[in-house]
Amino acid sequence: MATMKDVARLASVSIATVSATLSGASFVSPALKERVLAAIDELGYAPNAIASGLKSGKSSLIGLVVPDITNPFFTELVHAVQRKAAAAGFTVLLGVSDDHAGAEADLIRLMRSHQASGTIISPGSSEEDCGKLIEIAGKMPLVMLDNAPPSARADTVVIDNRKAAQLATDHILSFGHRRVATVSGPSHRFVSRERLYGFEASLENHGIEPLPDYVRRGDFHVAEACKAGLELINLPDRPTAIFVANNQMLIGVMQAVAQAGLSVPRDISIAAIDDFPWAPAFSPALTTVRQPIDAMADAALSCLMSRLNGNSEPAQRILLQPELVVRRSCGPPP
Amino acid sequence: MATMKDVARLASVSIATVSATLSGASFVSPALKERVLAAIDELGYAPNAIASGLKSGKSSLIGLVVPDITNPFFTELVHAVQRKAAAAGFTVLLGVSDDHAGAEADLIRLMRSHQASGTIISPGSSEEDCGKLIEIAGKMPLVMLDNAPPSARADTVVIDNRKAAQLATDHILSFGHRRVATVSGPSHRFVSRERLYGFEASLENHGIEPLPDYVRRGDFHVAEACKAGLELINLPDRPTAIFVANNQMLIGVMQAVAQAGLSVPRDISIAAIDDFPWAPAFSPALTTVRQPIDAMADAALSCLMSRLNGNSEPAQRILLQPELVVRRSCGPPP
DNA sequence: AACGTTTAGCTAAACGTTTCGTCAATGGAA
DNA sequence: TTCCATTGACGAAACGTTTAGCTAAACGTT
Repeated sequence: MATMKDVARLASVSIATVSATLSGASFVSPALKERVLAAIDELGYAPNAIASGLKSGKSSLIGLVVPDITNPFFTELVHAVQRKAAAAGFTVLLGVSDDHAGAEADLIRLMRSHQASGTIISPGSSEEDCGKLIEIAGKMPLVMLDNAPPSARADTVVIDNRKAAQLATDHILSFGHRRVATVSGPSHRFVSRERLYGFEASLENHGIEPLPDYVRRGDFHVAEACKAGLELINLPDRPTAIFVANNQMLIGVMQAVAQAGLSVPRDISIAAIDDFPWAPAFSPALTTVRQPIDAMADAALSCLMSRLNGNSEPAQRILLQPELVVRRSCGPPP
Repeated sequence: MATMKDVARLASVSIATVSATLSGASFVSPALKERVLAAIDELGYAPNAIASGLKSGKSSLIGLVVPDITNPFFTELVHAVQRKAAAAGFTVLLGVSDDHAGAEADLIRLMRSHQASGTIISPGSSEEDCGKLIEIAGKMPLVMLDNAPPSARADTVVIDNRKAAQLATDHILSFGHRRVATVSGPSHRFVSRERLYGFEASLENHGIEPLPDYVRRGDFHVAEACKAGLELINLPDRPTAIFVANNQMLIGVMQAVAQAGLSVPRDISIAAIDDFPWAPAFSPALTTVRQPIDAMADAALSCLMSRLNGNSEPAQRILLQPELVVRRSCGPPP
């Protein structure tokens, strides 16, 4: 690999001049600039970001840690962050914790070790562990996204999960349903709890007593949700509608519905949190609550950039609003 | 940030001893080792991967470039590569070309600039551009995945795309269909051409003349495919089955089918290349051809590791076999 | 006792940049 | 002419590691 030294030698200038030419900052005469550029071209020189990073103490890398990249919500989040980061001249260092406890701490350490300018993380961790993560990050700016507890002393971007659940449940209830069930997320996650509160609040507002049998815990993944869906369907007092707390569990519930040979929304109405590309391809197209993923990525990156520019105000919590996308998977009870 | 120097001072040893302790290679007496470890702990020291990379010339980073991360095939590929890379002690530097022409070259340059130990790329580029990519990579090992032309002089991991298309088409034909259409991919892509050949070969083997009207070009994305699907459905001589060349276009075609109010497989049979988590959640569950994503990631990483270990044999081409997953979206013609 | 050998640890030189301070040359003001 | 600013380029010192080469002590062998 050619280095600046080689370029300098070929162009008969000093290393400093090559550096100046590349960074464009300092004055370099047009004649020299041309010689340098020609030499760079001839040698196929590419700057060594590692050396540059070592010297300057910055790295044009930003860490991104998500619990499950196969979940379309996170896929789109990664996509959005990647695109916006690239536009700002940063490259994404991807970490996937796969819901594994210690993995998040390790990944933060990794990002730090690679001198990432900052890290955006969507923690799967419990409330207390989030505090540890912030500690591990040290002086590397950390932005928490999605499942961030309010107690976290780091910049935070979340949606109003309670409202998201209410939006979906209100929509279901507007058709006159009284027997409404939910497949909820793992209780140690902040977002799960919020979504469950929202569901229950909506029922209460409509004067409906929530039945314990109608509240099933999933784990935000397919298999458990499918089981939960089947159980609900086989209840003697089968619910006429189900609110599902995320997209992966919606797959599971839809599988259960398909297996049971039920028709949506004739036999049962379905609504879920998380919109995704396949939702309109179903028959009937699925009604969901969309999270403003692009805006979330924007906000997270803005926080990060502002910290990089020396902003040292106390951590802020940015709250974004979800949006109901009405399609055709909800209708009147049978 | 604490450095080795700080640790060394606190533990009253030399920097070299700290380094030796960390790398575990050389002999360090238990007493010193303990002192060093204690100092590390006290200072919250984390090794600077950048400095280490600069000195050692290696970086524990591997590049991964995909054209479209929201496509579940690539999502799962990223997931698999990420997992296996992490297990081998590497971190993934993610690049997304978004099907943009020059982006791939830029991303390869970026990976090189970050001293990635190697890069795995699934090129969207044309055949000739792939040659350029290899050139840009220089001495950084490059492995091409999925859409790699046979002419590429780099290690290559592909599936038998012709066979994949034949598997799906043969399955359709086994129900007695004679009017079979396809929504195919962009013609500049090697995989599109192969899949189209496979489709046509299958028809020929069954003595069916392929109708030009029944062959539609998509672009591997949703919108175009939806349009193509609608056109096919509205043909005076509507096909009784459609073979779709990838998963994103399957979304589009399913949307078209839903819009037209057709029932699958009663009115029309559907089969596609690329399995994905949602396929079994449809009613009816969708029949697809599964690519061995895990094996592909394995093979790509193995190639890379072998190159890192100094293997300088000529580039090899690894061919993996796809697998038909029969569900319920194909049936006899109406 | 003199000599190698082994062990444990240290010193110092890289790695490829950025950047600060220096310096020569030029030119305008006194 | 002398002096000082300005401009354009350079030299050299970092940045935080790794590692080759070295020293010194401890030990076993003759």
